[in-house]
Amino acid sequence: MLDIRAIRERREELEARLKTRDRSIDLAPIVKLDEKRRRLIAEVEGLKAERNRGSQEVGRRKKEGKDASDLLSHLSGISDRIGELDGEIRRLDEEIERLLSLLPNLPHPSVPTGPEENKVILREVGEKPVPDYPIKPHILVGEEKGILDFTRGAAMTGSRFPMYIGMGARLEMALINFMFTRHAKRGYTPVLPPFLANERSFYVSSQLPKFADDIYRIERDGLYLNPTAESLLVNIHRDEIIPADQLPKSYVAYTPCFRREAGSYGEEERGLIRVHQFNKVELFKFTTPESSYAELDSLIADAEEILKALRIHYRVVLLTTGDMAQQAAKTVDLEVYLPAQGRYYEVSSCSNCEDFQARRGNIRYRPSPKEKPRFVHTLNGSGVATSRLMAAILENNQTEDGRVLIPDVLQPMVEAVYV
RNA sequence: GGAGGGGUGGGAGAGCGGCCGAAUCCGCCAGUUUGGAGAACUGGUGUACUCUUCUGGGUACCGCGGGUUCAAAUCCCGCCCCCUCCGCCA
Repeated sequence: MLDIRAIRERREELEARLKTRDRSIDLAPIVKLDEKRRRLIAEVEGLKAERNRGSQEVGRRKKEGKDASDLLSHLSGISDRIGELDGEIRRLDEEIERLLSLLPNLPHPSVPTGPEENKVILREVGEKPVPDYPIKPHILVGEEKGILDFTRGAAMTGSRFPMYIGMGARLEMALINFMFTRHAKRGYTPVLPPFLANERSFYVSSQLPKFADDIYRIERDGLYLNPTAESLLVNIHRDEIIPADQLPKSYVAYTPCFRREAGSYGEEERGLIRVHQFNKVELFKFTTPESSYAELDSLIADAEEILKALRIHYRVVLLTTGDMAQQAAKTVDLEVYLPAQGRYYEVSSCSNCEDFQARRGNIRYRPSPKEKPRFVHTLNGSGVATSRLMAAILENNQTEDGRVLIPDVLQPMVEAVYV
């Protein structure tokens, strides 16, 4: 959520920046409604002040046993008018809120503008595997070795609900545990949040109202299935004023993630690449505005650390204004290489949302005891998403004789060296 | 799911429909005192919106949303959450 005051005062500047994300954005209707709203507030508050004075006078007269009927009828009229104005203001509030809730965050100046193709590859880490023997797609390896079962998963639930079995299940659990523990040791407070949450929570994360089609809803109970732990973690400190000396606050969570993935998928996204349910370890930080970009760098480094420990080649990509999530001011993706498809796939998306979510969730801190509360900055990043990570291991670690080498840090956990 | 109890300012905790944005205590901030700290004393200490900006004024907020009334923390209705007991259950 953007600050309506900033829109009011620096409309042209903000509009120009927002247009780099979506050319159709027009702030004029919001500004107009805001002006009308403030005009009505001035009017109704004057009337309320008059009513308050009048009501006190009524009380005084009644105590003295005097007649107040003339005042009563006058005040009754005022109250009716107040009711009308309050109703009108409320409708304006709702409409302004609705329009604001659809606007994206202001992009950071360092973010390249334009469509996805303009993204900037910041660096590549590790060596891109160039095997001189054929690499089977992970989907094939997984089925041949009996560690991934897409058929039974589909029968049980539906397509793109993969089942991990045998060493597949052990390896997936090991990955989750490895990442979760690693981040916890690096200072992130470990969290296992609820996997369902209510509408307000998803509004704060800004999953709602704009992206309702992407998440599963449990109609009967008014709850939604978690699509990313970001949606849950941002709500930990909702409506709180965090003591400044507690910032930054860092959390790591494990959750399964459920996504409807409405729309079509390509042939190349079969297998574990795009699924309705996957596992993810998520990093989240609450910081001061001054430190949020330094914290973004360290969050990215923490996510990278996982890929380094697993010895997987990856690249670091700076997303463009047109490609970021609504709430993000700046996003950096980590992409792993899948040799069988000769393509990179995102396994982590690290964003600084600045005060966008904090404003929605009313999450603040007090810089010093004397100062007013300010909104915190929130950051999130996958650390990282498995399913895709699993696919990367199954393809990158294939040996010439058809085995899959388990990353050495995981070997003790699964009590095996090869799959 | 059933029965009962409860949600008030950072915390605890009062509050006959008008004198209640709300007593009191604790905490916190500033000052006095002290070699320093503590104690004690004095003063201050919510949030948001809005108008004016030099000072400041107005409005709203006592779980949430409605209603009654000139006027609601206080009365009525609905919902949510917490606690206790019963039932069910991993």
